[in-house]
Amino acid sequence: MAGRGRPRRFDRDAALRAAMRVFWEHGYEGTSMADLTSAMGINSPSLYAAFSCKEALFREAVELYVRTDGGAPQRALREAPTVRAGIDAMLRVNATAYTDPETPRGCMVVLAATNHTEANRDIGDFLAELRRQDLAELRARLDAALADGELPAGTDTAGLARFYVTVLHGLSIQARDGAGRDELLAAVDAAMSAWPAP
Amino acid sequence: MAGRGRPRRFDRDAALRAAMRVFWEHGYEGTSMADLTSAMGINSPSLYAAFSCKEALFREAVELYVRTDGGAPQRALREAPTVRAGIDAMLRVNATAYTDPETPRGCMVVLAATNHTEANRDIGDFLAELRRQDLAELRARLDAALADGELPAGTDTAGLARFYVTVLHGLSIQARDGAGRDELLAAVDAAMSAWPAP
DNA sequence: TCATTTATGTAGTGATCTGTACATAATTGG
DNA sequence: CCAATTATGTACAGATCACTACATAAATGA
Repeated sequence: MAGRGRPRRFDRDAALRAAMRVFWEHGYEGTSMADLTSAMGINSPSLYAAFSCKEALFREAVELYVRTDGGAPQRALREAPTVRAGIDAMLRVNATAYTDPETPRGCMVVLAATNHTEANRDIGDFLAELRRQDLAELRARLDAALADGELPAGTDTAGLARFYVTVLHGLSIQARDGAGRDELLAAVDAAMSAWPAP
Repeated sequence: MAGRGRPRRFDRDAALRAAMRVFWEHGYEGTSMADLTSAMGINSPSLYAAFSCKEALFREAVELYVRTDGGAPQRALREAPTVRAGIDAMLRVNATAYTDPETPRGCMVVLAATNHTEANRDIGDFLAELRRQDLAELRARLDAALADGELPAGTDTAGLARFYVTVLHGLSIQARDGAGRDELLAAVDAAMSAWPAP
């Protein structure tokens, strides 16, 4: 199936990682096809043959992102034994990952398409939907915890979920603005002290 | 001084307000000069004669914004009798203003240039500096309160300032993503419950 | 009245954007 | 060896970008 025809001269996965990195740093509209071909080390027709168009490449880059770097906070949330530990871990992983000097600062899903032309509304909606999933997962985890007695009866789980997703996404702006890791972790300490009293 | 020459046929202030609105909604790079001339009801040469260039128009629009809609949360912070009441009011004004159906959702300073090309780095830095001022004002207000005994001795004012600016900016993302006013106010309730115990 | 000054509308400029046509290179199947 | 297939590099197409040249309109000062 793969054999026929001239073989590809570049590593598709490596090229996709390079594209992810550029989109992560400069956003969808802040990145030109020339930026991409340069970063990926290939010419325009090779890019189009392998990834169809800019939008498809971006979507694939985002999928890679949430499967790797971007998914770490959500995985931390899921894997913790209690919802409190989960949210604490989610925020700390977020604060730590997005002040890593080896990667761009802040979350790609939060930052890569906050502003866009009308023509790229779909791209904005695509990332907004992923952010909405952050909220939905938090909400579901809190509701389950409430049912299990981990939270005081009558806790406003919707409000709490919106609060923690506000902090989660807000941290990306702070990281992009140059906040240090210790500062962000101090902000997480404060956020966790808002936890409802038992 | 104003007399000589053909008089301007449009209201400069009204045109600036229209430009502010478009930039607020679509961001700096998400707005084209064609979008602007259309919204302002003037032709391109009139725009350039009155506002020099796109960047100068944007900066003037942002100055108008912080003097009007965008400055309300900061004014609420300054005018409150205590720092706790100030931060509470700042967040509530923010949550209320940015879910007003008459205006774009979320803060222009937070959202209008989160992603940009290398060529527009200055625009990004310009808004980042305004966001840094939000943090600095919070920090100064908290430090003064600490000195006045409004806060427990040893309170981490830097961490607390970073936390509340994270919530402040994070609310804009939530508002842009369609969160309702009640939801944002519930998030503010949670944020205020993180206030250090006396 | 008439030169001077400023604003306006038309109709462009060159640069950059995303995406492609096309000739050629490199592989496989027969 | 040859046809079929796929990838590559050059070079460019068409649209849109920010911005402007230029002729003309509408005001003032002398």
